[in-house]
Amino acid sequence: MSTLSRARINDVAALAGVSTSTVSRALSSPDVVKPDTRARIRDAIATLGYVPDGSARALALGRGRLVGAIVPTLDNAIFARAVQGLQTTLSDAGYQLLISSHEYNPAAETEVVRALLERSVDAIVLVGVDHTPQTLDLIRVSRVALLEMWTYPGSAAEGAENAAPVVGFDNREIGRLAAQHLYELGHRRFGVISGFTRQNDRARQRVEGFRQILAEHGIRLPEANVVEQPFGYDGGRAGLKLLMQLRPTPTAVFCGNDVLAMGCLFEAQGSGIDVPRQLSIVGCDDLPVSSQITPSLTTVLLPTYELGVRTAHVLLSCMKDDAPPESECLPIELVVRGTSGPPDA
Amino acid sequence: MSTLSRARINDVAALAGVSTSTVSRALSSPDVVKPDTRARIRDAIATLGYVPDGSARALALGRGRLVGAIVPTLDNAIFARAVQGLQTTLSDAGYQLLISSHEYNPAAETEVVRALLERSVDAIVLVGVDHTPQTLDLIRVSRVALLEMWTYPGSAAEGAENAAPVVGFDNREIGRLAAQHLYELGHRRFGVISGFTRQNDRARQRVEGFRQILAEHGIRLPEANVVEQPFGYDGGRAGLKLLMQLRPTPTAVFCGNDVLAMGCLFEAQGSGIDVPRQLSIVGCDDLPVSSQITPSLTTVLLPTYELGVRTAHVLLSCMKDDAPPESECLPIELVVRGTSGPPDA
DNA sequence: CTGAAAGCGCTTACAG
DNA sequence: CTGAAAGCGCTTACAG
Repeated sequence: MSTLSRARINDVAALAGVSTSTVSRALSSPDVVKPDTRARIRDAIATLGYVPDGSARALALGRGRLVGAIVPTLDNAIFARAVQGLQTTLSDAGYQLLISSHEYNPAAETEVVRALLERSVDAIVLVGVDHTPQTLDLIRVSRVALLEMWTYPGSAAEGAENAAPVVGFDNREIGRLAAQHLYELGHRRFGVISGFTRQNDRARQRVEGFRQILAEHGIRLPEANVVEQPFGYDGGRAGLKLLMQLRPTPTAVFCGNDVLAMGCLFEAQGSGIDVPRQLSIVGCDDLPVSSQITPSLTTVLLPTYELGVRTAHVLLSCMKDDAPPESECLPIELVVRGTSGPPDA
Repeated sequence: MSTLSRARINDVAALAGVSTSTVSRALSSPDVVKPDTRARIRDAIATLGYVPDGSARALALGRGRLVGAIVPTLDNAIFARAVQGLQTTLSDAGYQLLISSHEYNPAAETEVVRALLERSVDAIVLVGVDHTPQTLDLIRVSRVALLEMWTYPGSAAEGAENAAPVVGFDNREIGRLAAQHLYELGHRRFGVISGFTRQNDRARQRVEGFRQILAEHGIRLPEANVVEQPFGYDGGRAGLKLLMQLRPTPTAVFCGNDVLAMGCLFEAQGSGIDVPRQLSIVGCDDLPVSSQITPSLTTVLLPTYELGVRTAHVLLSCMKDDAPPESECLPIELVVRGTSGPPDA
């Protein structure tokens, strides 16, 4: 307990009167070690407070039971929730999660990937499929498993050469659900507040899906009616201000996520626009707060915690069985609440 | 680029025509290597796509430039923000962050600490000072640096034997600020909605500080007026329901954090209680959404991102200079907004 | 069921 | 300024 430095495997071996090999085996495959030897080793470990050195173990084994995840930011409940799901599930399987963010900076992503590779992670999880060639090269060369979450290529895959498994949502369908709902309510003039679509396939596909349904109903969504704003309440507010300058003004707005949608709602409330009478708003995510505010937010529910859990499972089976990657598409659902209704006649 | 496995330091050495020692030196102390040797090595690294193996490095060096942080949950914006600050700052200094959560389960915390120690982290960051003896023993025995954040012992230290540096807030002062504000508005009947105080020194101290100021004004806060609820909007709602059954009913409620405060506000709105005319509410944290809702939330602003950044700095100086730990107390501030006002006369 | 030995990929005194 | 060698703490065939 009060040795000068932490105990090593040979200290345990000495105290238990066995070789280090046996201690190692007692730890990794207890069944091949005689019960009373095992007991002596157990006692020695307890009295010394021995904790194995993971670096040495990783070096000897060639893999570290480590997974690296890179999310755009943790400062968004949806990513935090997904990370939570990932972490809990990996942790239960004896893996640790190394977590980093790139704050929507593609160059930062490459650097973060390099940092993770230096830690000899067994796998890397990225958000979305939009990554720089440098990032993807780095991962390919190092031969660690790659998994992309939040996206699902769907039938019309964007890049067939992209071999990485994905676990995510049908982001186009999110836009479609929003558009269909608003169209059926009777809306004909639409606006969209999206996050930046550059380097963000999720945002792009949501807008695409929204536009697609409108087109099927013979409605064209002009470029000017789609505004891109930084993530945050202020982005949502600024987006609505811009849309309200259009003539004729939209009667319904689809927002790329709930934070933008709530910013949009707050701005409407602040400037005397009645929601949903004068303006309908549909978001995406279903944050816990979305159902609490007044009026409560109509949104597309995304099971983000479950996303983290499923991603972890796919990762684990990839790493264990060396099984072929199995992509997954998680179910999403439109939740109709107070911010959407028929347009003012 | 297309070798069967990733390049090692000896591959680089061979290609550059030097020894591995020189490659290693070129990486760690470039100034002692002749410029053209360095250039050849740089080229070799580039053509091979060499990424050093962190496990081997950590084993040879005895430390891994890894920091482990354990937060109660990531599913709370304040922890996510602090982690974000930690991660960004550590990353800039060449350290990686291993992140885990224990979901308010003390036994889980011990297991997570063990898992982190196995990864040979150089330091561990915990939230608060309430930890099981097992957790603290494990850390003490392994001789990694320990830092506790979110708490500041203040003049009346709880446990003088606790040698770990802390970076945090004066949680008693949070309660004092809330109480003084509400008292000055004219309130005399108070309620408190707190998270569970067991194993949570922050929650406990906030309530203590609140109670202390009331006592100084000759007001006793009965035990029944302090309700403990699980973290979340539903906890805040349930808390208000309980407080409203008291006779006489409180005219002002202090909530241990903004999520509880918003739940309390939503419940009040849902049951026709006019805030702030019939009920004043004060929260703690100042989440981004707190200033956006209507009425906006009176709260005690806690710089949580800054907390992560400062924690990282203290950690880095601890690890670099082996300097004596320097605890820090970050400034907090009452922000008066729409949910607090004079009581209905 | 157990031990001696080699090796994982790096770093760092120690010589030159 | 550079190289040969030992060592970091573990694991795992290979013998016994």
